[in-house]
Amino acid sequence: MTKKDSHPSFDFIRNIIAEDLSINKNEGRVVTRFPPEPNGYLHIGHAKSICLNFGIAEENNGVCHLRFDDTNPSKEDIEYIESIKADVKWLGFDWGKHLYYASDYFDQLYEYAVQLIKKGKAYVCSLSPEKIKEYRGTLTEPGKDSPYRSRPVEENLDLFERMRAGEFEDGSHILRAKIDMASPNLNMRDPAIYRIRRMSHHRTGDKWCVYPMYDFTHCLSDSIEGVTHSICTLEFQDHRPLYDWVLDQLNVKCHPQQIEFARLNLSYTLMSKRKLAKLVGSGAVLGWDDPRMPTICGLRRRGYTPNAIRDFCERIGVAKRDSTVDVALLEHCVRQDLNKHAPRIMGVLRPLRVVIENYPEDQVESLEAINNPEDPGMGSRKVPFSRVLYIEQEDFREDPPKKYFRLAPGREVRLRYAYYIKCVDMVKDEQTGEIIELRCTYDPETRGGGSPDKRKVKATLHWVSAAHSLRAEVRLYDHLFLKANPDELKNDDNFKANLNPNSLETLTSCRVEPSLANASPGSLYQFERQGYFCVDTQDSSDKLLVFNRTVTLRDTWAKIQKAMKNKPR
RNA sequence: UGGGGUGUCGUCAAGUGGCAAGACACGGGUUUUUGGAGCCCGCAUUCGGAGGUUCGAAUCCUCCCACCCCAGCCA
Repeated sequence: MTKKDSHPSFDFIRNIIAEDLSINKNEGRVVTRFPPEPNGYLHIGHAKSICLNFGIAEENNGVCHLRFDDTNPSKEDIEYIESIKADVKWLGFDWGKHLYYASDYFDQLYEYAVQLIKKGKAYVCSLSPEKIKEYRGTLTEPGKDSPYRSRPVEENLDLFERMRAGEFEDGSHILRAKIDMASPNLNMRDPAIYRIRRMSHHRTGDKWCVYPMYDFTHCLSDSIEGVTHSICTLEFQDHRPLYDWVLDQLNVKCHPQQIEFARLNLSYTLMSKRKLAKLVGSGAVLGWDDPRMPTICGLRRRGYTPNAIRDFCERIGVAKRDSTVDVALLEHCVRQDLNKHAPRIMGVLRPLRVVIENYPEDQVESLEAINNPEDPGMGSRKVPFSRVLYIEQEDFREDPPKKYFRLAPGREVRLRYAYYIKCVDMVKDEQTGEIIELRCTYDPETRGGGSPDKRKVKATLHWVSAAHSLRAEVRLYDHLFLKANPDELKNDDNFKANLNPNSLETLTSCRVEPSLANASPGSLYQFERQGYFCVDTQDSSDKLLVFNRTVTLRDTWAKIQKAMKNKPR
């Protein structure tokens, strides 16, 4: 395959669907669904599933439903429903009129359960939870039949009705499918399908005190909605026989096909809702939308774009093998998007004062700067230049190492869009010896950054005019964890030991060019030579601009330094 | 020592009996008023291992090994 005609090859799920279409299965319809439980925030792993399900529907003129799998009122909340809808929308997907809730099917589901009982395929079991567990057997030993397994149909019907009526305490009875207590697949050992939970539901209120279990609900919800391909993650493979069993017993007209794929893992972070909740709960991060979190809201606040995330989800592919994608790929995707779309500005993170000795005290020039060299259509802006400037501390070395191209005593560099300057002296703090100011001269002939004599300089620095610049706070983020696999030490809570203590660095005396005065929350910029930053949506205000660093620019100099460190000389 | 899955470059991932795509990462070069971006080049004689079938095997067969998931009245 040549580079030109290369295209992402179909994944195994798309292959299955293409095959189904070719034999006119489901009369050519493709209906998928994204079925979150509203018990937490969506993360990038969910984005993979969203892109897959909505993507497949789009590609095949089908539809993708958004269905909340809200069968467990003890864990769910309306708050999550709103955040999930917002995140799916933000990613750029549209479920149209296909917004559903499993709880809307509770009446039908109840009727289906009654049918199952009537067919002798379900029974009310009155064993205690402990006993049920004991009767289930183990991985290597078969289970034992519950003594209630042979309860007459009439009695089951009566009991189930009374469960529904609220006559029994939680846990005293349960409705079970009658399948096979000796099955090597534990899911088939008479799984629970309805439990008593005397608790009000965020959508159905107090109408019910029995709630259906996932295995019973999910397949029937898919069937009710006419889903053709029910795509889920690998851990449900063992549930597929049960998914099919329920639909077969009930003789439904629509029997969707369950297909499983591997969930996403990303290096240097975690994807488990439970563990993410612990990070939030323990204060390791500031919230679900902390820019270090792999949640959709965290990534959004960090400055990631829907395009970047969708591109990422396309590139990682879909397969059945457990894998961990390098977070560098995600970073690559956002850089690529932002390179094309983010306006450039100059901002100095760690200011070093520079006085241009031969520049007139009261003069201010307005210099033209290009907004995005990748896109001339984005135009240009004016940046003020004056006698006193700030440059980046990193951009000056009193004693420059080999391959260091930036400013040093006696050295000449270019100030972007401005002039060539040469360092003639430096001022040190008498106590600490720290360099607190540079004295430079400029060459008036080099206005705009080019010299008539074509002489070269090896570096171009970003800068701001001290008097005109705005103070800003900038938050620098790094990987949340030190280890590519934070779960390395399996013993559960120890993932916290791998937290990166420096995942957040807050800089409070940054200076940015005045054009940012009215930057709106959420807007994205490239700080030239630094990286991509976005105006924080929570903390930025008229009084103080606050920026989050989305991702750094690729940094060749950092690599050179690292290489020199690793093998000196 | 039950059942269900999976093993192709550092990381993802195509490949379905005809002689190992692509991406990220990495290394080098070119270009450059961002050490950015772009462009070019390099990067698996070999597909978990061992046998076998075949003119020919990552693809078929046999055995073995490793890893993941399952014993919630969670999803």
